[in-house]
Amino acid sequence: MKNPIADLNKIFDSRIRLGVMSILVVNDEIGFNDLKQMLELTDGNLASHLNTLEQAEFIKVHKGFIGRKTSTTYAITALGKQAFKAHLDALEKMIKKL
Amino acid sequence: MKNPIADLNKIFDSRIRLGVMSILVVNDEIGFNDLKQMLELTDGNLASHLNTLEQAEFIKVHKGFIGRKTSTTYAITALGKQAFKAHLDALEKMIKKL
DNA sequence: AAAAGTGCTTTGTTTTTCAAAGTTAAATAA
DNA sequence: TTATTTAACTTTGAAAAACAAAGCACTTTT
Repeated sequence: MKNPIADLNKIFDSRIRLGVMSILVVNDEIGFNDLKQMLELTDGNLASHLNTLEQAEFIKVHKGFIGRKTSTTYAITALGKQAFKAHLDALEKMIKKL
Repeated sequence: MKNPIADLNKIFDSRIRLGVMSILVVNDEIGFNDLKQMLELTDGNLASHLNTLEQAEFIKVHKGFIGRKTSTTYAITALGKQAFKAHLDALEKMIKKL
């Protein structure tokens, strides 16, 4: 039998990063605070997970303004979409034996 | 919006424990070594994850014999089946927006 | 002017992961 | 019968990851 977990992406082992991605898949752009509230996280915790996803180029950051107030938003990249989908496929394959 | 990761079970954040469960769902009984080979793990690593799953009462251990040689097998419990299913449902709900 | 919000970074602790080595007991090979 | 091997661990210790809390620069609200 083939190793069933080999195709899972390590980056998505984390529930938080999984949550971020699942939100970004359906929201073109989302703000730091919205994510923070949705996922019920502290600033530091969220920021570091976002950082990990950004390093992997699975998300991109957009720093803009609402009026003259800064507003940071996050969006999924093409690579991110692809990697997330691949991960979900791997998960599905793993459990479709059910 | 409701926190999409709240219903994910922390125990299944680990790819390895996820892998063990997915194997146990389709195999009534499986040996330590088989798991080790399927998941490509060291003894210690596998043993500790199995321990975590056992603590949670998601799997049960059966120590028996093949002839007079010890043989340890693992099986999923009813609770484990339920928890795993709930986790997968939560995952599915999270991403079914796709 | 003071308080509060945004989006971080930094710091430090706790938790988790993992490999490697040691262990006990039995099986098999020499 | 002695030596080696295999099974299934446990223990040890190091590295990585998760996380909360505090600090910070800047801005808006009161």
